Amino acid sequence: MARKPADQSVNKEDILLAAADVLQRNGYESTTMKDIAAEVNLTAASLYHHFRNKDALLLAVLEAGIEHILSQIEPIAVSSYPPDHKLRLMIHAHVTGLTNNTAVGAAMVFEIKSLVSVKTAPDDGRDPEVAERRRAFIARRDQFERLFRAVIQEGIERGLFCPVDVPIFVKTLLGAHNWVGVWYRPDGRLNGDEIADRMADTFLRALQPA
Amino acid sequence: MARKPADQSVNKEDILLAAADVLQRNGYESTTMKDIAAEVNLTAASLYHHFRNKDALLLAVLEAGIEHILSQIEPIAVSSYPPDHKLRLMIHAHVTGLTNNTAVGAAMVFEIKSLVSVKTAPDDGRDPEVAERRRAFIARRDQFERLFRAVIQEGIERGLFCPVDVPIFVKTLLGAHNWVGVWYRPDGRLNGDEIADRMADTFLRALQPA
Amino acid sequence: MARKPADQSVNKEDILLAAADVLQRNGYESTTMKDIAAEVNLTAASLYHHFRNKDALLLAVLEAGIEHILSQIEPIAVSSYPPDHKLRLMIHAHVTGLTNNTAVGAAMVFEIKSLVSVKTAPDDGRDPEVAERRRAFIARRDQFERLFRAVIQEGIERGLFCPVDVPIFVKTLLGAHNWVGVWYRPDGRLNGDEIADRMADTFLRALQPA
Amino acid sequence: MARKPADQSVNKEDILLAAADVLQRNGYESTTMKDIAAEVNLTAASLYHHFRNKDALLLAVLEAGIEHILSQIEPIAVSSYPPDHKLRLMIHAHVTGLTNNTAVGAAMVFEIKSLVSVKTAPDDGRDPEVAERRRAFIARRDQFERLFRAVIQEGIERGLFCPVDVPIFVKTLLGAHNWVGVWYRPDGRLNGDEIADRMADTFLRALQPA
DNA sequence: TATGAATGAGGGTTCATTCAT
DNA sequence: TATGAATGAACCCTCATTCAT
Repeated sequence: MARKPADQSVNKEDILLAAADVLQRNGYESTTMKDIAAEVNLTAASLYHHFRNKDALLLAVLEAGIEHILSQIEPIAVSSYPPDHKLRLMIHAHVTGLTNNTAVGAAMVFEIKSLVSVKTAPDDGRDPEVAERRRAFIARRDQFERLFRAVIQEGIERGLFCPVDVPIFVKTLLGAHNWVGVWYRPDGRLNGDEIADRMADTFLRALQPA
Repeated sequence: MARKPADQSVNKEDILLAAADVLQRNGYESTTMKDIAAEVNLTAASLYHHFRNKDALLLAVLEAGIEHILSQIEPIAVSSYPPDHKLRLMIHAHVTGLTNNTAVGAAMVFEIKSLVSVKTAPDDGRDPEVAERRRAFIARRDQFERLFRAVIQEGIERGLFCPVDVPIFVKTLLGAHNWVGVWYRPDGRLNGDEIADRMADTFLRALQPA
Repeated sequence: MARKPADQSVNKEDILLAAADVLQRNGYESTTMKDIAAEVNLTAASLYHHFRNKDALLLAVLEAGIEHILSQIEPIAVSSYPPDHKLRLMIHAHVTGLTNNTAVGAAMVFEIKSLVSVKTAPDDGRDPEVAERRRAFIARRDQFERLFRAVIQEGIERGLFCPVDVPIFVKTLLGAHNWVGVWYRPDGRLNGDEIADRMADTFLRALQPA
Repeated sequence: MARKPADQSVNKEDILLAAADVLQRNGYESTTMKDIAAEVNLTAASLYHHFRNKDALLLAVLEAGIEHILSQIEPIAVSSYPPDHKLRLMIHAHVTGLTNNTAVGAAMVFEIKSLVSVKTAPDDGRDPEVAERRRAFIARRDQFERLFRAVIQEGIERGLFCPVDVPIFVKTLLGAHNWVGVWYRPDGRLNGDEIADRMADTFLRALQPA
């Protein structure tokens, strides 16, 4: 379970990886500082030398997750591939991102009420920096969604995709993806690549012009 | 916020409705007995006259949710409509179920790690009755998924749907649906019916034979 | 009341002493983590840094008590003194143990239903380690009783004591002793030594051969 | 477990019997109103039609216990039997009282700190009647002890018993007796009569003049 | 009488967080 | 950096008790 031998010092990166794992495994509220610390052979108190508080730590996880997935998606989105090919690549990148990197999953379902509990949010007031970073994270996640909208829109305009309600279609797409993070098991029948292929097939077929 | 005037006695039904709301709003771990009680103008202690403990209460919510949605879906699934029509009706029923009944949402995303934390599960041992009911709930949820698989399978066999990886397709479908429970806002651009229609269009198109 | 100044850190030993006192004063069910904590100028929460839970803490008290008294009794029991002298010494050690060390009293009357309530016992299931330690404690207490049986038996066999129903005699003896822990007051007419002497006289007379 | 069929009304007597049982089984703090009520197929709330509160109910048990045993002991104490015969009869009555009547056991060990918790006592202030009855009970129990002292004293004065420290001897005697209430099991090797005989032998031998 | 509903008080326990070492 | 000790706040749950029916 523990990722680090007892006699090595850890750095922020180690903690973030461990935290992402625990977060995906247990969910926000069930993830305790002690859990995260144990994963890197530290005490909970020690985590506070690396992160101001629990919110800051978990926010860092989310940031890492969203940046990772954006770093995969953005290059595709700005490429000159035709929209259908772009979309296939983006779907593939997103789904495999979710199956391979626990932080991505955390970042994606952060929107879920379970994670952004009403009770957690007000803490923003106490820590303006965290509040600001949270806003920035939300903005990045919106940006992520916009990239998908853009490629669909482009496809429609170019006549490659049948006209659809773009926002709803993207929500549909992303919901299907995010759910992968929930049910995917590394020892399942299909690996991330295979799942991604099938899902891309589905959504591209759904966009086929009549 | 409070659903009941202070001078009326409440019944289990009232509590379940309130609990479903709070549950959807806050998630399992963040949902407090006090929160639920406040919603019906009670003390947390009073809830224990109606439910043995928190697990039992929230399980009752999940049960209500799954039974509600199954009562909508099952009649369609066993009807003699052709698979494509069946599927459209089922999608519609599921999505509107999610937008109209908070308990359905809770029941659907129960599987999500955030909600059924690893730590919560082992508590089963302490309350065998709850453990049994939890198993039964899981079984019902599996049944729910099976209904979707069956209709897709039927459509493929009858040549009405193009051949797809049925399990993955259904996960895709359900993931998209469940996500609706997360982002749907009653004051949004579209109501549940409209969202359901668009999603049905998408998935039926994705199943169109070549 | 408080045994420690507010500005010193406490260790397990301090807590055990305080807990033994409170336990003897209030009994198991009435003994509160808060009570024990107050005795050492701590918060109840702080106790959980030293002991896993209430059961573990109080069990540690019982263990300390039984080990203390066994450490006094066993050397006598295995010595080569004649049985009558042994018995006198053992009675003396036991009674003064009860008047001088509150943990001994707790350990002795643990069997009393008030202390090991039917309701408390089943909790064993939840904490296997505590369950095991509880078993070990019971075994030690049985061992304690056996030492008394052995010396009586030896005396009878050697013709130094009149034949008696050994198990009943020992229960009689131990009951009389344990009751001392209940009525003894440090400011009473007699101190522990004096009480012990009188009780030893009584029981040795009761064993005199005809 | 329940002593009354569900369709019969209960009276104070029934409740007292049930309460004595539960009390002996669980101890004071662990005995809940609900437990007692269940034993007579009532709700906890219903008990309040028969007894002002928990203290009053349990005090009634103690009163019943002490009166019962005094009704057995007093006639013997005031009889004209010689002290040794008196003492044998009293011991016999006390021990069998303890093995046959759960209320007696409760009344006897009431003194034990576990039962008269420091926290319970102060409640006296709230209910002057209960406070008064508690004092009366204590007085009766002292009276009980005095009867034993008197017979010993009488025996010593008449030269039938060797001189002993009477208070200590009586505490020894009563402690041995009370302990019977703790370890006695109806299915044990000996019944109450046999145990009583052996204990009487022991203490009479201990009083034999040199 | 009897009870279902309700509650205030309190108890055990967890957890994020602080601080001295 | 790292940690052991400590704590306040909060949570789940129990219980004696009250009251309307």
